[in-house]
Amino acid sequence: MDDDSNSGGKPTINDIARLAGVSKKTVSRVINRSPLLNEDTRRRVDEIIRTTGYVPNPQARALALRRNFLIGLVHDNPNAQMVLGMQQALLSVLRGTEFELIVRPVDRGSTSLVADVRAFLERQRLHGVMLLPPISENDGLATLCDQLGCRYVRMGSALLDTPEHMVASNDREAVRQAVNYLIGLGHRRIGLVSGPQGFRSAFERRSGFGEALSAAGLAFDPQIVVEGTYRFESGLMAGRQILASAEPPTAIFASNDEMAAGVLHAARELGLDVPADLSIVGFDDTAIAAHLWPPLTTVRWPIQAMGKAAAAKLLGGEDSDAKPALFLSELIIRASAGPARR
Amino acid sequence: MDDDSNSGGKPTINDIARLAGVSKKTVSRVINRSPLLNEDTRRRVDEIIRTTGYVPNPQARALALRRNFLIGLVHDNPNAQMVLGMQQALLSVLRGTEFELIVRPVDRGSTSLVADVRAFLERQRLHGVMLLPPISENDGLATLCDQLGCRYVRMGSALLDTPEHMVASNDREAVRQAVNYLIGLGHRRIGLVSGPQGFRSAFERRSGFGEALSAAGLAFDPQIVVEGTYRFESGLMAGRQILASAEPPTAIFASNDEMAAGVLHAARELGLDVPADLSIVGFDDTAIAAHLWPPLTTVRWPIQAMGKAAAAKLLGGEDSDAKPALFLSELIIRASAGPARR
DNA sequence: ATGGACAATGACACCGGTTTCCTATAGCCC
DNA sequence: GGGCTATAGGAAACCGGTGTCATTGTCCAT
Repeated sequence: MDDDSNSGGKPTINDIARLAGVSKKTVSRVINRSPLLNEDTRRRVDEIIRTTGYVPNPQARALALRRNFLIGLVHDNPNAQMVLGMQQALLSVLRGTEFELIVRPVDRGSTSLVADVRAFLERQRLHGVMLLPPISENDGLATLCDQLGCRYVRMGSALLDTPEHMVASNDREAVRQAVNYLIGLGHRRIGLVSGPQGFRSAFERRSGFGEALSAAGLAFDPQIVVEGTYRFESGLMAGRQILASAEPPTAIFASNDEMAAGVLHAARELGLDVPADLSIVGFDDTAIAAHLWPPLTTVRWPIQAMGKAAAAKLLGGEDSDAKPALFLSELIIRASAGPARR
Repeated sequence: MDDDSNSGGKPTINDIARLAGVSKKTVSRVINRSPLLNEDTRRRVDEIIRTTGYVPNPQARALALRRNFLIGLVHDNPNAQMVLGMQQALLSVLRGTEFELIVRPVDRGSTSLVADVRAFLERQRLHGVMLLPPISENDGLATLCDQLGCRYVRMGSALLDTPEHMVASNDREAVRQAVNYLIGLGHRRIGLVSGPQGFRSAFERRSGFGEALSAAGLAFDPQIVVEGTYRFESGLMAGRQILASAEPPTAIFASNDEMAAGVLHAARELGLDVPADLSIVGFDDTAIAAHLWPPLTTVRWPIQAMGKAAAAKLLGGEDSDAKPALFLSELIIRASAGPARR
């Protein structure tokens, strides 16, 4: 037995060096594909690495390099589909690199939100972190990342930071298009279920709604505009309220699918036929959208594209920073919106 | 300037030791709450740690301890709600510990599945890993974890491994109850949309269905049993097929919600009233269930409880292993199932 | 006084990589 | 043949923690 044969655990760089009869530095050179290395030596060491199944220890590497290969995803999940979609998109870029994804849900309601994230970042010393809406709208978190020298990308509904920190969907424009679609179908009186105050997405979508209306010379009637919470129940309540108004609309735009589903329920309760009596358009294209009856016409965030763009910013060199990062959502036309009744 | 003052980066244990005028080992003892330590010293060092905002480097710790504090979640996401629910449950246990969650989606269709997971585990040397269905049913992955000496827990629809590696829902029993509920409502002819061959969950749910029927003395008619893929479209097709049969059932059990939504669409196409003409029961209680019209009666996996149990197994000492880990799902009664038509 | 038990702390090696700096050899030119 | 340069590779320190063992001081029993 050699004195340092380490027969138990996984092989280390020392084992490889000993077996190959070279120094650990040479092994390190092989691993890192250093160019100044004899081809024979490289092959010999590579061979040993292969047969022993040696894999470098990322912790040791992180320590020596004074940086690690962890990307964080910090979110307060309001939308499982989106969170998972972003994870998927991120990972599709991370795959093949040495980066790993580490997930951190937080509670946006908590007063210790910033402190929580600070503790997380300080502890893990991440390479970079992705902030999902709605907490991406929190400027405190952005300054925190700046202070800590942690790369970050904020996902959002509008550009609320410098391009290198922002990947956004142009919600305002997307809603404008969606509402224009309704107007094109002949609707002249359109209701809105907006998102809750304080959410940038809610603001953008409301703005887009308003802009589309005024561009078409239609009135913005507060009677048929109700604020919801982005939850199903609030959509249900809002739908009831709007449809019970003196002069109910022929179409309703709901600021997310969950609320749109609620509006659909409200319509059902009243025995209305969708889309013959009432057209409904949602936002998000979550799983429920296609599975509702009728299938929901909605707006789809380009989650994959945005996630990949964000990943590029987090990993990338300086080039990626410059790229514009405002994505336009896509109107998914299904069956919940149709021509206006006369 | 001191020669090793390290004024730039974050403070290290050496900085603290120097500032406190003690050895790094003593600082280490303070950090790890070693009992054999003078109270005065502890306070002094603690004070310095607090004022400098020192946080130990987890990579260095992992290296020295020859173990790390990472829990992996390996999944092939068929159900965003479930994956995120499990993440949440896991993290609710991990929170407050020094463990972090690292997420790894894989492709169950890939021929390199096992190799992929192997590379992941070997590289990261995780403390433990959670396998979500359907890949949790892959015995190759379990043996892999065993070989690599990585703790693991498989989430599933039945106990298909030793208790210390298994957290399961008793799907068979849950479906039995769901079908009994339909029988109790007077249904005598009940259709089944099963999951795809090769999925343990599909097998268990089919078995529960069959058992409930035979216990009630009802016939299992292959005419109204169709295999689906767990996707919406397959539910739609299956629903059409079953409802077009010579003698259509008065109730259909679909092995997951997505397919139940498909069946609901099929019923709509035929102008059937649910639940008056046809009762439908699903499985999973995903987000869509409550948002369909009518809201779907379904079976809810106890995701939180299962996730926490799994986390306990992954972190825990020897005690937690012994605990039984077969959870029973809950029948969520909504409006999609009602009394049988005569 | 002396030896032993025990409490509090430090010195030093080590975990598994990387970096810095240095050496040895070969090839080349004059 | 001597001096210079380039190339290949090694020795040792280091990253920031932890384990092992030794050291010091105190108190008590003998």
